[in-house]
Amino acid sequence: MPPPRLTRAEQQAQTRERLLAAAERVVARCGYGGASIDLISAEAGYSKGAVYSNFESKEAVFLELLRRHMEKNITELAALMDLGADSISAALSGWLEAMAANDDCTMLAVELQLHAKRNPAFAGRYYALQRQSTLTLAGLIERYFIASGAHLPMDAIDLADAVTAISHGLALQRPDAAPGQPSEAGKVIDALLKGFTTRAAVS
Amino acid sequence: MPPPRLTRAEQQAQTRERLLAAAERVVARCGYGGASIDLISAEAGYSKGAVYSNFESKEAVFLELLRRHMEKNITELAALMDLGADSISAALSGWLEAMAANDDCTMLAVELQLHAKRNPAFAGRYYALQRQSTLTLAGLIERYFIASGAHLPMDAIDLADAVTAISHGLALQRPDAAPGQPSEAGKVIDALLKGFTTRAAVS
Amino acid sequence: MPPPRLTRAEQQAQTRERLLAAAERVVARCGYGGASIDLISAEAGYSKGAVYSNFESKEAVFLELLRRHMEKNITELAALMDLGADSISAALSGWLEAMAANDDCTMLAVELQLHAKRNPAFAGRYYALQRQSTLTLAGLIERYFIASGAHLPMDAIDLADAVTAISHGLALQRPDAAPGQPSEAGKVIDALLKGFTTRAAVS
Amino acid sequence: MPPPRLTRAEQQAQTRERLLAAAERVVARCGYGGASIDLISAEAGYSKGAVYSNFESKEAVFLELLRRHMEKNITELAALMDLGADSISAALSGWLEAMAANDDCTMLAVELQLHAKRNPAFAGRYYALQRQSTLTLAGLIERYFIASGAHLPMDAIDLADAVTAISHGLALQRPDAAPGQPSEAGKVIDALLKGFTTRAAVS
DNA sequence: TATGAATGAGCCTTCATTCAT
DNA sequence: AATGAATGAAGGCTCATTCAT
Repeated sequence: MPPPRLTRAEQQAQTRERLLAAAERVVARCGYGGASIDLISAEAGYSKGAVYSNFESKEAVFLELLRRHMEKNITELAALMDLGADSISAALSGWLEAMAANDDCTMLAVELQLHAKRNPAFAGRYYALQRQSTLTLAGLIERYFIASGAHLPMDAIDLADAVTAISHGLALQRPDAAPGQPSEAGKVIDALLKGFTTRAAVS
Repeated sequence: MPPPRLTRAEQQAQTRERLLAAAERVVARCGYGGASIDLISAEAGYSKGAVYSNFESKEAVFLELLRRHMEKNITELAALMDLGADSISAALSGWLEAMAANDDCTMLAVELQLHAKRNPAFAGRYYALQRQSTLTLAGLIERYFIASGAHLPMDAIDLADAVTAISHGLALQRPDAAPGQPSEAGKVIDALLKGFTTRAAVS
Repeated sequence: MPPPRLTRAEQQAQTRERLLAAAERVVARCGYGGASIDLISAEAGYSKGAVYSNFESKEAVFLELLRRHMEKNITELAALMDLGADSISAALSGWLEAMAANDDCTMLAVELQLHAKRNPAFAGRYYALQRQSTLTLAGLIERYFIASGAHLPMDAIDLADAVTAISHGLALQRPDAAPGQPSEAGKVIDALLKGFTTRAAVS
Repeated sequence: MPPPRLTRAEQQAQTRERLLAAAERVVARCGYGGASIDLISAEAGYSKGAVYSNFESKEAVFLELLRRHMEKNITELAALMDLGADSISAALSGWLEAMAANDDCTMLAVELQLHAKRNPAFAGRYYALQRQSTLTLAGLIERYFIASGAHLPMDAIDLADAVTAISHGLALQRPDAAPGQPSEAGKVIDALLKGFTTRAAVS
């Protein structure tokens, strides 16, 4: 008899993964408040109890979701840091556009930010993760400006915050984009950054 | 017998007003989900029933809140349009900074945007009002650039959206500022706009 | 049109009373742990929410139940205090027997004591009420001994505690008595007290 | 290969023993309702499944616990019966005091009695065992009175029940004693018995 | 008009129990 | 024999809404 496809640990990991993926979809669709454990477990095809077999609490689900998103962001950005000066500009533009195009991801971030603002316990962990992400982006932006021969119009961290803020703010402010039709957020952000660097280079 | 201070209609209008003001405070403080009818009516000094005597439903309260919010923004911006070219720059900066400093107002806008994204009925009215607000701000920004002798780095409407987006995004992204210590959103936005206009003027 | 039978306040009082009566029956039947809000409200003929319209929490229901029982006990015992020395002995015997015969009431007391042992918040209020009841009973027992010409075999408060303890302990230890067939607890307690007083008088 | 330290059967017996000991501690600490399978198995150092490998159900655990508890009482009391008349008084006092001092054991008995009152299946076995225990104690008390030269103030069985009842009732009625500071239950019971015997002896 | 008791649906969480490993 | 992921039935509690007053 062949061994089973999945060991026990792998099975649980699969369940966890499915629950997290379901949570992500549900939060994006219904908001943090609307994302009930019932909805999430049903979306994943499990019973409510399965969530509590895999996570400490509802909040822990979202915290883990957040951790992964941040981690992914940071890893991706860090990879861009290794690029040469000539390709960094296009790479950053591409990344920002991809990020802005992923509405679900942005809405998740917004919902978690909102939750952090009202929930001190959550906030502690949230801001720690956010800080890492911001610092990485700030470093990248700095390199981007150096590569462009322009000088930063303001503190790199403030600029990184601003870039993230625009991305989130634009996602909030527009009706859900029809699928396939990417939001304009990426273009706008890109235009802003390009505006600074090209002008500065000219002067 | 002297006439009562307030007619019946005036009394009801007063109740309505107080309930709306209370709802605004509660949404900003507790979020849309946390703003229960009980909380709102208590904040206004009434009982739950008063809300249902004055509004169709909980959602109707927020719809009215939104309407007034947008109306106020548009009126204020329109007033700035009448200013002369020499004072428009300072006026716009001032308005943006005041807006950014008012965290409650920003959080209310974010909560309403979020609600609009999930609620088609709400969304219909919301986006109509938002469009008006954006157009007004875009017109103002155009005048601002003209007055500065700079040319617009992108479509004025996109720039107006971006300005609003930064304001909302930054408010979301930072822990609640200590009262009295203004958020940096105003400064950042101002720096961005100034960056464009002054550099462009130099070149 | 004749006025309604019950004013609003009276209606609510009626609901409260019915809920408390239901809670009493359910606790006696199912224990504190088994007395769910669902069971209690159904037993009273209301919805679950009715309990929360009338009480702060589940615990508050039982605390109020306890308060009333203690109050009744104290009032009844205090009334006995006013009796002359010649009738106090029979009166106390009668009261103890009546108390012991009321199994529901005893089981309620036991359940609440148990809950108090595990729940500090509840314990605080519980022991305060219990102390009053004990002191009243101790006073009565003292008079009872004086009236009998016997001297107390131990501290009156310890004796009062012991009398209550026997009543509770015997109720716990026996299968539910068939209705109508009174438990022997009353007789046993009476025999113990009589044993002390008559012997002491003889010696 | 040397034989394993424990045969399979011995291993299982050990697991069973550890689970029962853990259950006893947990019930005393958290009550019957609070003694979850998770808590018990963790306290024993096993997982939930171990309980179901060794017992039919949660209730079966407590049934076995009860059986051992009663068996131990009866054995200990029976041992005292073999003592001579001169030492029986001190021995019984000592046993009662030890019993009363062991709050955990008393609380376990109370919890089991409570459970028996609501559960016919459990009750059947419980009352059979309790009867044996009572009869043994009654016999001992009779000898105690005879040894003291006093006559019984009431039926020996009723007195045995009363003694147990006081012990349980007092344990319930007082806040948890600080460890090391013995409860007064032992003293009170002793005083009651001594009161009867010494007075009776004098008269 | 405003009140607030009562409803009923829904939420987060706990837990005895099952069963594949 | 022991594990522990998953289930499913409760349980305590919240809240928008209704309606008699």
